[in-house]
Amino acid sequence: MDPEALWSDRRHRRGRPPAHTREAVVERAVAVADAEGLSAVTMRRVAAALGSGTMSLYTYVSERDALLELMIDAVTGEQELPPATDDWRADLAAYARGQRALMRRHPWLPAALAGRRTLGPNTLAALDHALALLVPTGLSPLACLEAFALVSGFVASHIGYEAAQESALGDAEQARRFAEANARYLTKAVESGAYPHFAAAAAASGTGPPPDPDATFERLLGRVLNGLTAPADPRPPAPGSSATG
Amino acid sequence: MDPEALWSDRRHRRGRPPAHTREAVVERAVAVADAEGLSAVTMRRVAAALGSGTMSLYTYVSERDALLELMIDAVTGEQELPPATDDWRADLAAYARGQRALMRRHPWLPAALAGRRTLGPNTLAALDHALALLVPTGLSPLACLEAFALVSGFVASHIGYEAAQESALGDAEQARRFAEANARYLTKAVESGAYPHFAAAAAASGTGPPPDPDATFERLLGRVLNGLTAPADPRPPAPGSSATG
DNA sequence: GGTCATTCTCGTACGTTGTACGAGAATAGG
DNA sequence: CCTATTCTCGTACAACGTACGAGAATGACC
Repeated sequence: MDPEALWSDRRHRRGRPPAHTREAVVERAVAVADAEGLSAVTMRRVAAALGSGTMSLYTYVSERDALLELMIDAVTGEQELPPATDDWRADLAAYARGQRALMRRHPWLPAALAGRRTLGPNTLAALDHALALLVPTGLSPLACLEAFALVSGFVASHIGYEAAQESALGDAEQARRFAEANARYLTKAVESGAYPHFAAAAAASGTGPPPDPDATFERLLGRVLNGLTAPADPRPPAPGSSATG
Repeated sequence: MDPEALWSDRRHRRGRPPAHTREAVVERAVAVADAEGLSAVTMRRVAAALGSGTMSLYTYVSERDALLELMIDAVTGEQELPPATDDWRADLAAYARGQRALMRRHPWLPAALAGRRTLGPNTLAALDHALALLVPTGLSPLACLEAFALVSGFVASHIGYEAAQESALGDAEQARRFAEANARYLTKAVESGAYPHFAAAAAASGTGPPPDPDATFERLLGRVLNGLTAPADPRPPAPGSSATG
């Protein structure tokens, strides 16, 4: 829990030298998570992958949560942070694309990130980089932070949307049975007539060509980026209508 | 895992009548979650709150995950879904406000929602309602679904942002010590000069009046709603600049 | 080289979790 | 009454995070 101990790599001075490094532990944990999901990242499993006793991990990591934070920071460091150009919109789009690629390469990342405020060296560097990209917008520093949260939140939640779309199309053999049962249930819900607009959307999902995930992401990202600098309310409310209370 | 069994309330026909109802179980679970957080929602804890044996819960719920889904659907049912007016923007804003209020009343909701695609009767009703509000935008049904995901994702992720802001201001006595340690660590990071833009944002956070959470939400929500119907890319790239690759 | 403080290793053990199992209790229909 | 059916819940087990402490391995100093 102590951030100092978490992010500083204490050098070995006296006593028995450690058999591994913190980096190796984190690397193994990431490999396990990539291969078998976040729930497979148990202390026993990671220790086994490292070829050490379970409790030895606690030499490198104070608790499981700390390991997760280190994993997040480690994979965040994979993203390239190219210098800003004269087009902040393109720069920010590139950053968002990098975030998306990261989350697709490490599908456990959104879940690990949920409800966590990781601020390690790499995470801070990425945040600082994104803030730098936002400077040309002329927004205040605080507004830049909000804008970053907006874009960042969009990417994370869109990854979830993509995952739902893909599983609806039915790719994983193992989830096939559940998808079918779910489809049966939803078909019944649709046919009940209680959810006409959902039914329309579901019908539209079924017919026509499957949407290109990349194109969908780009389109929605464009809309989010639009919102960053546009005036807050371009359409004044109709003169006759009062607030909804 | 079977959606049919999850969302249909089977009537009691023969044999020993159940001592409780599924609704009562879910209500107790929600109460526990509201009071002590999602991690306190264990089968043993909920059973105790209900005054029954632990294993009796499995008569009403097939597994813990199913209980969480029922909890989500139950509290989603709390939100009012007023009929559409002639101002879809205001309608959608009201819906988003309702979602935010829901998540503030049940702070465990975002965490429970993470990585889950709950489609119970109330959840479907809310989704259908939101889609109905989006019809006047003229977007295609599929685009409406995307727009809903966009708004919904924004609200959820903004709740996380709000929580971070509030904990940074230091309200909970218990989190005080951690906040101080974290502040010390961040101060050091800021003073290292490696993160100048983050430093600027942090400085801006410290000075000036604390931002009004409601106003911030409204402002960002406005930006998101703007993006829904605005053209995807209002600023054509500068003629001389090529893509970033 | 011997001694000692220091540090890492990891077997054992405890408390907590979800839940499988099955014996017993309660009810409805015959 | 009897019997089929359903709910109740004590017991039990595997898996989890991790506290504890004995043993092993090293660097620093005499």
